[in-house]
Amino acid sequence: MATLTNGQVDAAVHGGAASTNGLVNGISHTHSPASCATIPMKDHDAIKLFIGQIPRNLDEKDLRPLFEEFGKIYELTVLKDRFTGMHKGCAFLTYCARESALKAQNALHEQKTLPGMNRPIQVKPADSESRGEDRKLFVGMLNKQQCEDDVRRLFESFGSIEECTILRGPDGNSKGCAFVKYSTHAEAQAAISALHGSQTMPGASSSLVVKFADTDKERTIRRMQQMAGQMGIFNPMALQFGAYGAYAQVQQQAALMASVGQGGYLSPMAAFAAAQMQHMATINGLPGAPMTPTSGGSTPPGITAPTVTSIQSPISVNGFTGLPPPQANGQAPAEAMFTNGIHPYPELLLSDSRETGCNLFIYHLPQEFGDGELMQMFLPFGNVISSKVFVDRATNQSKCFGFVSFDNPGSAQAAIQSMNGFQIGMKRLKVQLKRPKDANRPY
DNA sequence: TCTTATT
Repeated sequence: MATLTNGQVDAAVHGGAASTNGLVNGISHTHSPASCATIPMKDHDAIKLFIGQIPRNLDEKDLRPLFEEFGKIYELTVLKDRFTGMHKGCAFLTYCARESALKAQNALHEQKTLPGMNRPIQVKPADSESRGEDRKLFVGMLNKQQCEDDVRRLFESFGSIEECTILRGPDGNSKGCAFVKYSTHAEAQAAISALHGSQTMPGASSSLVVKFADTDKERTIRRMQQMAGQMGIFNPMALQFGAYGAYAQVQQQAALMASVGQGGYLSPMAAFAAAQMQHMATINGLPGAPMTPTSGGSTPPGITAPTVTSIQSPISVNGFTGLPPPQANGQAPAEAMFTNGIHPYPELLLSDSRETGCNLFIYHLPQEFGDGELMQMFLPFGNVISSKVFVDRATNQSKCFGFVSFDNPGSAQAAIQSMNGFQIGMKRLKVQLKRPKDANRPY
């Protein structure tokens, strides 16, 4: 680490006005300035601070003067993207002395806004300084008029609140939700038990929601979905690199599309592509985990197989051109599983027609999906005999449900296993066996 | 109704 002489420190802090005493701002330290300048030492109870809302054009040397005012810096690191090297707009800062950190936090946190930033600088202990984020709550279904203090009052009896933030839009209006961070997990849990669903705020559409806030992993997944949904393009190659690859690729393709001026087009496969990424992310963990489908085959066969490497045209609807043909991936036809004398799907024996176990009913399809996209979605599970999206006769719009027929019940079951509950956009697919025509119905 | 970022 680079260290500055006291003269340099002083020059940086005071814009060049030379110091005569050689001390940093006259602030006393537990370590002598001389020893600290040569061999940096920090208190054993030093606090690592997280610094947020830093303009991206400022690096360590620009930031030092600002923070050295509060004490000798042990380490200051601007966070950069591991792959692109891009400035992340935040940093870690450790002072030699614990006291310096507390001073800096008191003096700077939310107290001033750096040039070009819309929000005030953040100076607070880094996440690594406390165990996990299992004490932070998401609070939903608040009244939009409620402010931080209102929320604090509601939550204060369950423990000590370290942070309370109302989420606001760009206009400053409350989004009706908040984060509340307690000092311990137990306190947070107590608040959930006591408050979740306990009341309905005036104007809220349902009762108060109190739950643990999303983990970083969940947030990343959400962001990927949003981004992929906006892009409307899908490159199967992305799946080769796991979730981070997909994420990075979508970003890259966003830039590409912007430069080509094709932004705004949404291919019918877009939502499905996003969901695929989310699915991969969910089963692989994030970021950049190797492709290791969970046992039991919850991954559609073929998704992990080598695929074409060319970037799909944004106007192509066939996101799966590179997939191997159905049944070319080692999946045995369901009939082969009868050899042990046990029917793999005993419930199918209740129906007398083979057709019953082969036909699927699919609900909550994306509006854009037609017969073709529906077939594409289910091809990885076997031979699709037919696919049909129901269309409103008057408007010619999809009714967002349809039917898919396989040539064997095993493929249908595999499809249900993988695709039922599969999230696309805001909805989850409902995939179940189609009822036989003559089944008893309540109405 | 899940933030502005946490090596």
